[in-house]
Amino acid sequence: MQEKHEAIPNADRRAAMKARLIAAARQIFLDKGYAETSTPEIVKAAEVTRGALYHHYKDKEDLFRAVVTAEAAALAQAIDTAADPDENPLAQGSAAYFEAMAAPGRARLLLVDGPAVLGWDEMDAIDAGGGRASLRVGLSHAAPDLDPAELEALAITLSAAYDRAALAIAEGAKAAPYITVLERLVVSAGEENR
Amino acid sequence: MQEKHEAIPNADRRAAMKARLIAAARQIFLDKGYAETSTPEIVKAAEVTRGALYHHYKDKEDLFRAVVTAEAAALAQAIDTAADPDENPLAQGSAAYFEAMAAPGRARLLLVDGPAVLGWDEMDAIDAGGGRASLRVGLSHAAPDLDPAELEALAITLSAAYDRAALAIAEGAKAAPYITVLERLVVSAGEENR
DNA sequence: CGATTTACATACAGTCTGTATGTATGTGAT
DNA sequence: ATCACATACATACAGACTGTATGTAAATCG
Repeated sequence: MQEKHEAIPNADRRAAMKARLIAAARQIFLDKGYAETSTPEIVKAAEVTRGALYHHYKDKEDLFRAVVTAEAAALAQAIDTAADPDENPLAQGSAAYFEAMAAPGRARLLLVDGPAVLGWDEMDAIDAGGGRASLRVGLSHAAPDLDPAELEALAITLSAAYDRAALAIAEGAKAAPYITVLERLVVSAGEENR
Repeated sequence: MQEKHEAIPNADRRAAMKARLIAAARQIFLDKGYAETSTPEIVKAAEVTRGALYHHYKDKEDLFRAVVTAEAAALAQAIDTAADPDENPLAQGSAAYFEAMAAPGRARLLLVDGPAVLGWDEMDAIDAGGGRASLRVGLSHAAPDLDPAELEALAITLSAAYDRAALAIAEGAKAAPYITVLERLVVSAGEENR
């Protein structure tokens, strides 16, 4: 047996280290918030050194960005795993969104801390508009001759309503009334052809 | 002339110093975000020392809380200054809210950074539920036999929609489409007596 | 007019951030 | 296989920052 050191490929080392750092950082960011979280604390939890952290990430904000990006990816995956192009895409979509958003800490990361630390513009880039894009196309289909500015306003505000509901549900509120209420709102908003 | 030092009352000194600190802190918190703002920077802008800051406030977060509290008070005052118990309290209220929220930085402080740093619970305590409370009573009046859980869900989600609109408008979007769209949403939500 | 409290400045100890530097290990060309 | 180089990390360091302890003048109060 000559394998003195097993020779782990760099790509694997990278991925494993980043995953460790992101997992540890995610937990602590959630526990104490971005500002109160220190990098020594993170690397201690990940059982590595700050050298590793600053090798892979430019600074603390960059690591936070990685955490948020990973969370957004997990959300997207969870949603279209549950995506079942069923009869009622709206109700189905709402439920899937709320369920995916109920993962512990996810709503806070994506809807509260993320926007505050990274800004809305960057958050929009990270989550590719979230569910807002699909909401907009759904609405434009239901109400084809709505003023474009109003369509946009509707998509933005209704999307915010969904996000707030997701936050409430993630913090323990029952989902049913929110699903009911939001569906009614969206449907009535679509009936602007009168 | 015997007045060697003019004798400024303590209450006035306090108020003046706090106002200086809050004004300086507000500006820098807005420029760089909570985490990247340092207390030396704040006191330099306010032309005082850190001794003054830590005399009046427990820590950086406590000063931030004071900034947010002052902002919430300014918002409330701006709103009910414009409060004109006119014919249409809803449209009137929306416009007043958006206008008051358009003060530079206000939306970000109250809707983005505040919740992230202080948490939603404390923000709710500070702004006494914001416009959500009035929204709820308005809705409960318009739709008296709506399930209480759904009424609450409606108040929370619609309030979030208003907040998001305020943020968009504060960042330069035109108010008109948001006012139109939100009024339609609220009215149609009130028509749940069918 | 003392005694005490309040308002603030200064000094200090510990921690944190980001960088510079050093070393081992993987990688690609010859 | 080997050599040159790049990558992955650890360690060391300089400055900045946070919160506290301490000192002093001015205001308040009996």
